[in-house]
Order: sequence, then structure tokens, then C-alpha cells
Amino acid sequence: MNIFEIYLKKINEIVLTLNKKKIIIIDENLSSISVDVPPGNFNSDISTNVSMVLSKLNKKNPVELAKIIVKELAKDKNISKVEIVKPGFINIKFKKSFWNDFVKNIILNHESFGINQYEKKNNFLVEFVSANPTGPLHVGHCRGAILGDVISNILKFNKHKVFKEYYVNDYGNQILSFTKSVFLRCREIIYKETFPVMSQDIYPGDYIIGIAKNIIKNNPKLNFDDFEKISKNLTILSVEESLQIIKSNLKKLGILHDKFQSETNLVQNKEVEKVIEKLIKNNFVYKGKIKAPIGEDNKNWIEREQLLFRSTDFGDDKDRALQKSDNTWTYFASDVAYHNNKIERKFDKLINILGADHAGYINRISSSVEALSGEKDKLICKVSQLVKLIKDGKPFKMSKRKGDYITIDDLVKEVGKDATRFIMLSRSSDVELDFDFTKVKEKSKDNPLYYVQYCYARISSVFRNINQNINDEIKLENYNFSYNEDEIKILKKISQWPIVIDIASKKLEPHRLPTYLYELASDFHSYWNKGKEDNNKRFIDKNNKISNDKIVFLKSISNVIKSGMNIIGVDTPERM
RNA sequence: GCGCCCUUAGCUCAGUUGGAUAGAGCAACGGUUUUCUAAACCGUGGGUCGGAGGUUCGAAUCCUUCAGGGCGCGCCA
Repeated sequence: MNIFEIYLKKINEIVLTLNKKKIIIIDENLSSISVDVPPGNFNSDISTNVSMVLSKLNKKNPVELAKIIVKELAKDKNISKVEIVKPGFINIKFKKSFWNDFVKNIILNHESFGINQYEKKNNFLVEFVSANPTGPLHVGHCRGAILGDVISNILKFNKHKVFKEYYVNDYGNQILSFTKSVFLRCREIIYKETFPVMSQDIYPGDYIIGIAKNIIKNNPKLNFDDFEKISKNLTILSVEESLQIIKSNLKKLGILHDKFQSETNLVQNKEVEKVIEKLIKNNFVYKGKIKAPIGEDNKNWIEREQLLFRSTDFGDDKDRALQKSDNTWTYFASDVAYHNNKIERKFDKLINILGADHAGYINRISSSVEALSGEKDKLICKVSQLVKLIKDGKPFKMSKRKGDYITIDDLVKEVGKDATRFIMLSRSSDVELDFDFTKVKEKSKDNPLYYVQYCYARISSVFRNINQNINDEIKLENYNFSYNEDEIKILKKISQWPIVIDIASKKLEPHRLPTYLYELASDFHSYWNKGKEDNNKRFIDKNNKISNDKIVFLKSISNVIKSGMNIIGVDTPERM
């Protein structure tokens, strides 16, 4: 039940009727008419800008126009007061009985409260994490991982279909270096050869030893004399090991992908050739030269003729190479094939979650998607900005040198899954995020996660005190409540929950959830403390009884907290 | 040089796809526990929304431009 949507519809109807009666003129497009939350200092529940939107067209000043509309609105039996305010806003105040119905509706439909029933349900593919399978995930991957997971949860909550995918870059030079590192670690173990830690293109991390040990144990017949001979086989084994680590990292964060799509697999199935043929047919590919990159040493740059994709046709700043000088495909080429593969699987929308360091890649890949699908906004890229790690009050820089980076396992062990998820989501993905280890670890009041969870725990404790459980179904004969102003204030906050979900879902902005839940928890804590001075605002009375009004009131709050925390993917403990 | 992101209170940030007198938390100071969980609450101070133009009934929000900070630029992935 989205009361803002309901009243927007009502106002549109009024305007249409008035237009039919030739009382007012309307635009074909009514979309700029909105129903919003009025600022707190006005004593009203919802407000609308109709008369300001239509005033110019009608050559009437907004206040005059508002008077006509207000006359119609006043017929609504739920409304107790309608006011016209300064520039021309119409402010509406509901009767108490309206809030009675509102709460009743939540209780009877608690499963679906907050869900936006869009006319069109989309089928989304969300690609996220997609880190190179060369080792465990570290903190840097964490934000994007959680972002993608919760965006998926939000879309699912709104009844869209979501498929979560991880693209495995198991092809190319980096994987070759990785396999070589595993190979050398194997020789270190078997032949006691010294491992060249400082050598270039070699992964020094200790985790490779573990991978090597596993491979030796599970493949006793493997011979490590000649790299060329086993390289192909060893790559498969190494990537498999590394994916096991990555999957277990993700599991610790509570993240489960539906599919891991291998790049090598696409190359072997000739999907790259297939897509390039398709592009050639449509004249999106040509042979040409590109200039050396700017701002770097390019003494070694050799200009040569090569296969290029016309990404400039779609707004990219240069055309992009598809083939390397050794005739293998570039990363971009197989990624185009991958996106073609996604398109062929008939998703309505493709969502990619990228780290800030890959933002420069967006133009070329969305160009390719547009070229292949003919749809301009088929692909939506969401960039998550950097996480600034702070430890002991100082910025903490991760480097590739051993021991100098924090893995997701370390993080979850120290901070916990819930705090990690909640904090990582607490800011808009467009801004850098300070992640302060020492602070997040403290179970202090500074930590917004506990603040919200505490609200739920307090509500649970009320139910516990009267020998009920917060999860018990409520069965009431009649729903006849009367709420005071402090309670209605919280009900109004609850009424905004569907809007929060709506915006978060349309703009793919999960941070709106923690922000909102914090505010709701704050309103509740505030109300709770009023019970110390005013017995009417306590939930349990002297006779250890609770009124239906209060039960239902508490249920409405805990319902929203729980469903929000579920989407974020964190627990709501009943005791703290 | 070019592209993307950011600039809002001392600090960290919200701000409902253009709305009304711009809001939280932290930090500072003062208060609240015989009673449902004080991991909480209440109060006080704190602002030229980076600068300058523009668009309009109306701008923190949109456009142009300038300044500052971050990330990126490849036949790496």
C-alpha cells in the first residue's frame, strides 16, 4: 500500500474530470505532477504540486487553481484538512481513521508491504565481482560484491527476475602468470627449488602454496618437468582451486551467484568469432590504426594495422582493438562476445557492477551492447567508488607485497558479515567510503548496524515480556485503533517505505535502505524514551497487558525493519 | 591532454529523478535509568550547499564555465 501512489492517482483523476468538464486545461503529459512528503514543520501528511504544474497552462495563479482542486479533494472521506500554502502547494492531512486503515492493511498484508507492483516485470542479469581468478578476494572487491548482491535483492523484492553472474577471466596473460606461479610453487614443494618471490609477472602470495599443495595431492601423476606440456591442464586446475577460494570468500559475505561464466569457455566455443562476424556484417568493425595512448611512456609503441571496433560511433573517445599482434583476442573482444551471449539469453536489462578503476571501460562495452542489441540503455553500469581503509586512525594502503593486504576472510573474521554489509552499503556508491576498522569493530553506539538492530531487539523484548513472540501471527477480530500524534509520526515514516524501495530499485541505490532504517529506528528509540514520562506511551501497562493498538503498532515497525534488514542481508537478533 | 566520480555544519555524510524555513551522526557542552533492553533519549551552539553565470513560478539538485580532490587512459585483465 503506497499512499503516495494512491493519492497521485486520485489527483490525476480529479484533474482529468475537471478537464472533461472544461474547467481546467491539462497537458497531455501529467508526469510532472507529484505527491510528496511535506517538510516536517507543516502539520500535514502528504502534499502535491498539481496547481503549480498546471498554473501556467491555465494562465491562473497557482493559489486560485488550487482552490478549484481542493474543492474536489475535500469530498474524500479520509481527509480531515486541506490547506493551500504559499507558492501553491496543496497540503493534505488525514483523519485518524485513515491511519487505522493503513495499519490494518500492513498487518493483513505484511508479506507484501513495501513491494512496488510495476506493470512491467523485468528480467535482469546482474554481473558483479568478476575478479580475476588468481587468488582470494580482498577488501577492495567487497563493496562491489555487496552492492551487486543487494541490488539483486531489491529488484527481487519488487518481483523482478534476477540472475546473478560472475564472469571468470580465465584467459590471457595474467592467468598465464598465475599458472606459472603455481607451477613454480609445485616445483618448490617437490624439487625444493627456490621460488622467485621478487620476479616480475609472478604472484608472490602465500595462498599459491596452498593451491599447489592441493593440486599435487589430488593429481599424483602430474609431472612438473616441463611447463609447456602441462600448462593447459595446470591452468584448469589452478583456476578451479582459486574459484573454490573465491566462492568460499563470497559465501562468508552471504553471497551466492547463480552462474560462473568462463571466458575460456566462450573463446573455445568460437563465440568471439561469431560476434565479430556479426559486427562485421553490420559494418561496426574495420582494419585500421590507433594512436599511442597519452600520458604514458610510449617509446615502444608500434603503430600497426589491426581489427578495430567502431566504438566512437557510440560516443567512445577512440575505436578499440579486438585482436592482439599474436592474433589472440583482446580482453575487450571476448567481453563483447560475453555481452552478446547475455543479449542472446533474452534478458530485458543487463547490469554490470564495476569498481572505480574500471569506469573508463564503460563507454566501450556499452557501445558494443548498443551495436549488438540496438538498444541504447540495455546495459546499465554501476560504478562503486573506492573504499578508504583506515586502521588506528591512519589510512591503510594495500600492496601486492605479501601480508600487506586484507582478504575478505580477515575482514569477516574481525568485523563480522553483518557489520561489513551494513557499513559498505551505508554510503552512496558514488562517493568514496571510509572504512574504519577500529570503529566498525567496536560494538559501540557509533555503529549504525547495532542502532537499527537494537530497535528490533527492543520490540522483541516487549513481546517476550508478555509471553508472546515477535514472529507470532496476529489474529484480531476488529481493527479499531486510535493513534496519538507521536505514533502517527512513526506511521508516516512507515508509509514512506514503499517510496524508498521504489527509488532504490529504479536508481539502483541500495544505500537508501540503511539510511531510511536508521531514521525509522531513531524515531522508535525516541518514542520508547517517551514512555518514561508518559505511561500512555509505554507498551506494557501496569497489569502486564498490551493493547491491540500497541501490538499492531509494534508489528508494523518490526515488519519494516525486518524486511529491510533482509534485503540488506543482515540478521535481526531478538536479543542484544 | 581527455573521460568518469566527488566538493553541503569543525569532521563523515543524507537530501524522495526541480519544490516550501537544507537534515543526520560524530566531536563540544549540559541533562535523563525504582518501571517494557541507557548499544537508548532530550537540550544547546554550528551553513554564502566550492566560485561565477544561465534555464523558471521555484535550483544543493538541470545547463555552461572556472577552481580543488579522487580514479582511470594500453595489442593488461
